[in-house]
Amino acid sequence: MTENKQNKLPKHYQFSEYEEKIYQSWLESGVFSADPDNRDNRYVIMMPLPNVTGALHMGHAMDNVMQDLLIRWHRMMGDNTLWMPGTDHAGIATQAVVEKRLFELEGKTRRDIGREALVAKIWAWKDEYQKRIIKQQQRMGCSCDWDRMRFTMDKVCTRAVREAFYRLFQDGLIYRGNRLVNWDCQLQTAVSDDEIEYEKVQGHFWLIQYPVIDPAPNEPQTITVATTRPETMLGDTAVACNPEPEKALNRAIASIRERMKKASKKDKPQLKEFLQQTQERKKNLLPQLLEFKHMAEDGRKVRLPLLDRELPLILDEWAKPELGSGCVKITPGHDPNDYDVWKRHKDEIDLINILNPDGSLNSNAGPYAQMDRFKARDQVVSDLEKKGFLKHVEDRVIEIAHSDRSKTPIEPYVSKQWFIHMGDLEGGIVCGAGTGKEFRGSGLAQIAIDAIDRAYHSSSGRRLTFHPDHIRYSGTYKSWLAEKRDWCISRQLWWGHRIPIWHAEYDAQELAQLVPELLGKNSEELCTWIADTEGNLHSVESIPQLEKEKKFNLLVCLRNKSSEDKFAADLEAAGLKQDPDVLDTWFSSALWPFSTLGWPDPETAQVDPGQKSLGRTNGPDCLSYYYPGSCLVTGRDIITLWVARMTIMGLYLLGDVPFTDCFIHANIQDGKGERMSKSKGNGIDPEDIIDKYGADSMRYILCDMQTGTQDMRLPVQAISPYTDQLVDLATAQHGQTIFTYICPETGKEFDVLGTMSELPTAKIISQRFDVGQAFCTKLWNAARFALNNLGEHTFFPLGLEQLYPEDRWILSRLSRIIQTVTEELEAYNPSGAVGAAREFFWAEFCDWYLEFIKPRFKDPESAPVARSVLALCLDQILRLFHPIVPFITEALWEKLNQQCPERGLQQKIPSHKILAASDWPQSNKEWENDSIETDMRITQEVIRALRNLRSRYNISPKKKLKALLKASGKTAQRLKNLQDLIRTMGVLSSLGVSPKVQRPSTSATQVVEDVEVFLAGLIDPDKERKRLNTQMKKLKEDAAKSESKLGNEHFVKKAPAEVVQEEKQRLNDIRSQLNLVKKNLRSLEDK
RNA sequence: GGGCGAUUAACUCAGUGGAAGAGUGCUACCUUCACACGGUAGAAGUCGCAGGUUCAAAUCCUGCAUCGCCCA
Repeated sequence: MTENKQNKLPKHYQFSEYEEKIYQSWLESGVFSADPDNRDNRYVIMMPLPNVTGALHMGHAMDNVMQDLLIRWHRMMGDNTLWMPGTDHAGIATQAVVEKRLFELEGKTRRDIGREALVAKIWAWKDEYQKRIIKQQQRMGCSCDWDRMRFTMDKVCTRAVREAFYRLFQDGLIYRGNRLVNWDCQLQTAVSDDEIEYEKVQGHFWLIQYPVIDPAPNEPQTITVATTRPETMLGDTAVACNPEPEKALNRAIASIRERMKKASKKDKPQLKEFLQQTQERKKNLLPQLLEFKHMAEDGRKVRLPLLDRELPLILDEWAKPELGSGCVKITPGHDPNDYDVWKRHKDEIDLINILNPDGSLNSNAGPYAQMDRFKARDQVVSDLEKKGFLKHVEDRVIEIAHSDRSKTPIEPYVSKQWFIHMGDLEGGIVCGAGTGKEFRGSGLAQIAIDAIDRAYHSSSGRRLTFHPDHIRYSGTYKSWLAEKRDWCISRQLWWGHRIPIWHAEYDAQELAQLVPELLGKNSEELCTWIADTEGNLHSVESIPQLEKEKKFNLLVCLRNKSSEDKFAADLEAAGLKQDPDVLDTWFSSALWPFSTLGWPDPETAQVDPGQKSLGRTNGPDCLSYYYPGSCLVTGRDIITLWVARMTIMGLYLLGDVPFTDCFIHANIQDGKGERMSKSKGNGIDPEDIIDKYGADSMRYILCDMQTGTQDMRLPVQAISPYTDQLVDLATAQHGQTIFTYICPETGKEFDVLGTMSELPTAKIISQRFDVGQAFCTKLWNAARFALNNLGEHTFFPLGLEQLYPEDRWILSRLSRIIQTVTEELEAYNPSGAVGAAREFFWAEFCDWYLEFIKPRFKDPESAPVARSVLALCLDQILRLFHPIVPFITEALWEKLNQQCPERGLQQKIPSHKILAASDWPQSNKEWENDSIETDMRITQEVIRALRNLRSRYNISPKKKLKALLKASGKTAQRLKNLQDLIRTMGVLSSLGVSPKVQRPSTSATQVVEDVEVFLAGLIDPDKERKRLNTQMKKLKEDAAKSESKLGNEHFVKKAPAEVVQEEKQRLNDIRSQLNLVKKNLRSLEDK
């Protein structure tokens, strides 16, 4: 060997020495950088923007690694590859965190410091966490184009938000309406359904009697209603009873019977009891219910206790005769069902709001005004009791909606909110106006539903497909969109994009005067609608037709910052005010696939200092080049929240789906099957894993775990801060809270959240990553071995015919595995890709090929060919593994390049200084060779048999033995082809292969398919007999199974011919093997 | 309450109609000159339970049990 570089590499891969340096070298080389050019093949991933509330956890790591896997793979395939990174301002979540901290640290609320100061604090928070997030992503190896990093509130995105809002508003798709929303009294904002959690708590069920006003003779004096929230009675505006109690009861009885048919044994008794009760009600209570009905028809009223308000008795189906008294109180202002009742009876009843935004009661609550809602409840109950209106109180478990953000109970609350109209509109909507891809759709939700239809494609030929299970995930997507529920886009927050609408109330006459002088021209910069009290929009032109005595809302949307500078002052002088609300975070994230690229006009997009321009430089501008993108990578909970909304906005504003593929990856759970999250104390910080195992070990395992649609469990351990030993959290004893555990060795307590100041915090890790580390060590050592033996090998052209059989074999396998890995990646099956690559690398390349060629390095004649093939294999293996484990492969690539800069077989293969910028390997049909693979398979079987015999006879692996193989025909030829390998790998002093081989009298024997393997000089007749008998028993069982199958005439008649043929072949093989075993057994008997 | 999904070796998971698989762990042997984070050999599963369809079921259908997620 030439002056060698032997042992230059240590035995283990020291990831901490390489990771940072390599990441820097990638950044410096510009390999992550994406710029439009003349390539048609482009691959674009928009990162699902993590929010700046906190640091990333393992779920983000999974998401990011999946994206990096796809991105690196496509980059190596030569695509113009853009991975756009960024973060989300996450309105309510971030504001809640910062407000909470403000209160903890300074004891102040947001109102104490004001809008501007709070927003400044949130910006500071965002800067801090954005830095942290970028660092985490870079440590994972994410190959994003950092010079294009976006934030949903930066200038580029803000402009897009404004333009999108303007267009929606202009098209009449945005309206302001009275809605019953989920109100968070702490944060004083509406929250969406997605931001609510339901919690079961022990509560009460109060029965209250409302006196009937002037009852007719024989009519009841009172009506009983029930509630779990007695204070809401202050907002009651009616009492309802069912219009057809008998029918309703019959329906209820029928439905219970129906349910009983399907019910499990466990549920049946309960249902039976319920059925009995209902039947009894029909008998006993029906007359009274009918009487209520007549009273309502007769216009009877009841008196609301405490406030002495008269409430009409109305008829509505919401009153369930099978429940309670059969009558319900109606509080439209504070109950969603009652709100629906109100909508049906608007002419008969009122809607009263009794709450202030902070959860205290307002003047509508009379003597209870200014009282907190919980205090008011106690007071109301006590007053009712005192005055004798309280009939009964029951304990009952009730479900209470809590705000996910503030953890306080949600109140249904009527307020003015802004909405996007999702349903179909008369005349439809124009999508992609002015883009050249314009089309007409029936409504926003519908265009997104259409986009996943198999028959659909946009005008550019694209549609959206989910992976790896389109049917399942498109179902989720479709069923959510199909509800076509209007999207409430306003949030009563200070952190976010302010709604660009100025509005005030006027009557028709005032409008007629004001509008022309204020808004006469400038139709390009502002858009105006007149809204009536119902929220219906009227155009400016229709002012003369408006009803004179009614009030209207003048809504003016200013298109952009410069129109705001020009017109806002005038509007405000005229009495209009900008709406104080901000937009829902999902509004800006829905635009992410194109706002990031500079929509509506990349040429004038103002990027941050140091960032790359979005307009034309050498090639096309970013928007026209990179939109529409390729793939969105996310978890399935995001399908409805985000994927659907991006699709809607992409289609509506740009006339095309924002991406063609959506890769839904599975989520990580802890060892108990619970969702991992930092707040549960089972969350892993990816940086802790990277510190301990290295980024590649983590990535390897994450890829390996990603097997399909099934969520996976990752059992977690804490590192005890006292002993550094691992503590399994699934079995460890808890300390004083569920977030603290007892260290089993010291008995001392530690914390896993980092929130207990008096206790040390343990890092959470998972031993699963050991496997990743073992893989890295293996890869490192295989490369180390190769490099040690390559010397300074130089390239020379080689024909296939000059190769040794093992070389031909490994190249054949290599070509096939390249194909498989590529196919698995195409199928969005990372685990399949990793598994195939690992199997080839470990079980074929390391376990066999490297062992085969070891002797050749000592032989000057056969060594150069071995080195050529070895260098080529290592080159291809590093490429194959690069998207999975980029750091270690890049480190080894550099060393391979230093030692062996040119590699290839017939000709040099193109290479690059940096692996990340090198080509993805190509399978090569010329290398593939079935015959040699079969030779090798049988050879490996024989070698295994030899090892097996050695193991059973406890023969040292070093001791050379004599072996004879009895085989004939093709098999004999195959074994002869590779007999040198059998000799070395079997550690044999001699080897004979022939059909004429006689079993030596003292030999151990094994039958492998149609080969008899004899190891001479070994004999223990008992052992041999035992072993052969075991084998015979197994073969007889197999034969019997096969015979019975073939004996079954139905099988022979009905099964496909090839299956029957296969079965016959199998039986033949078993029988001939059985014969060989029997023969060998007999020859033992002779001894 | 509705929908979607899961249940396969001790653990984590592949396997969608033709004789039960992988990795880890376990057992035995081997410190062999790339790797003990290694090698060789081995043990280990009534494929949640009960029915059904089929020549043939882990795989398709029905019911039950348990668990998870989403929606209400």
